[in-house]
Amino acid sequence: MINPLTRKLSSFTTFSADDLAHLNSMCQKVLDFRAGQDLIQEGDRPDHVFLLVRGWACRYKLTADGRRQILAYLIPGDLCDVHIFILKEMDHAIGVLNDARVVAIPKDVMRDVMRTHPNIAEALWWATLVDEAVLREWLVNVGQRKAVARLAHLLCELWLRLKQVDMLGNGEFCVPLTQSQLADTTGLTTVHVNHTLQQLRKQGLVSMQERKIIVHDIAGLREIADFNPNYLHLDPRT
Amino acid sequence: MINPLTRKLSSFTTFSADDLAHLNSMCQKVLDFRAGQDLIQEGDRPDHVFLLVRGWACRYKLTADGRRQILAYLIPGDLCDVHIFILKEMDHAIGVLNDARVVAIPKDVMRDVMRTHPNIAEALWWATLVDEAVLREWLVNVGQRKAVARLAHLLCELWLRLKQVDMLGNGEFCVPLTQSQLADTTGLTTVHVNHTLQQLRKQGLVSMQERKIIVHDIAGLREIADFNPNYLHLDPRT
DNA sequence: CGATAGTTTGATATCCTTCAAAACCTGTGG
DNA sequence: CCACAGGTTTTGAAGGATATCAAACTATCG
Repeated sequence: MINPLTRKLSSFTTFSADDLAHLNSMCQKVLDFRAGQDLIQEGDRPDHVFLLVRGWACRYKLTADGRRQILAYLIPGDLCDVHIFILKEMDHAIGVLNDARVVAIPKDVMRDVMRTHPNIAEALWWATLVDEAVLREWLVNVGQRKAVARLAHLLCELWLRLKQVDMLGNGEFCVPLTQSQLADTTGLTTVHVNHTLQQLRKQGLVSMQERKIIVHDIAGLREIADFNPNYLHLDPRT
Repeated sequence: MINPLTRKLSSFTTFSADDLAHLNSMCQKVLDFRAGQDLIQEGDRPDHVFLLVRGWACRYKLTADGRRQILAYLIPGDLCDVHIFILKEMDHAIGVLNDARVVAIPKDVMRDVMRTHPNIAEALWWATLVDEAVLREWLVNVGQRKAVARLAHLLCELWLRLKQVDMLGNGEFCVPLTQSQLADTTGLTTVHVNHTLQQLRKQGLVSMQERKIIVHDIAGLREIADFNPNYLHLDPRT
């Protein structure tokens, strides 16, 4: 089985055999987390970089009055804060959404690889810059779009990102997110997310099975979402 | 007069004489822009990195139906997309808000400095990571806070950032932004921004002179804004 | 089988938008 | 130096999108 980090970064560059060996050698220490646990909390100064191997996680922040904003989703192959040693202290938390497996890469190993393998270093920076681009699009989403478009846009993005790492079982697309997580992501309330999802269902764009959202008509979603995937900076090959 | 880039990056690290010389030598080609012009447009593949020396600029994105979301403000000392050569193509535009002066640094010079001066390279990455942290906080702001807190939060941030680069004329704090720009920043309408600013004025927190917002009570603003400056990753010395 | 978490429903409140027009400022050209 | 144009701020009224509160329903799991 291919290293999920390699699979992800390969959509940016082509690695040498030596690079590939190194990418594998980094993934020694495996850890398991249960749904709901935090990988990292605000204020932490972690000495490991986490690579998500199985399951989903999210970045989030809490406000003083107890509201939560989800800032990003992490799917297998995504790294948590490769460059935390530059910023010193976490300004947000990272929590695991369902039972998950991660690889912990010691900070020093990371630093070393960045120095000795410029190809890998650049690919890691690419991933960081794409994360930032996604964040920008989320701000547009929450700031400017109505509830229906907002949810549709999120689904389009997840669909493409999962596809990028081969996690789209023959077009079937299951989002393991609760409506309250979707609410915290889009800046809406649970109740309103529920209403809005029903609209999407009535239009035949999605349906739900076992509490999972199934996307039926990705083209239709794209249309109402005003979705332009350029911000994901995917390989045109794909 | 001190190089504004140096002043900004100095709040992350201390530079050697050689570093400082290099930072100065990068700033050769000066360009002037008029209010409203775009420095860079979506889809561009710029071959220069711009350093803002005078005036304000903003990153922004337009939606299909003509709405605009402002994604970040750039003030003197801020760089536009140091690492664009990694991402290849701009996924957003950068426009100048008032008459501004920039320094254009050729891509190759940038690349070179990154290779030969690891200290500067790391400082530039620091700036990029802080930009990302700001973006996260903006998402929290737009997603979770009510209009009053949202505007107050933005003002608190700008106040601190200007202070960091010594642009706070003895506590006087003039924001050269129109209400419609504030609206595009916060995801509100112009009308509602106007109402909200009046609330802040009634409470004596801010006032307006010549279309500029003057902050009177930064502590008061912080309180209603739920403002925690940790995300700016400022030097604790400051 | 009960406990717990997630989904759905309904009714009401409110925040914010939309549309429209007046007032105000600033710069420009006659 | 005044008049006018264009952008900005302000005001008002009305509607809509989303929030809030509360409770019923449903699925899952030990």
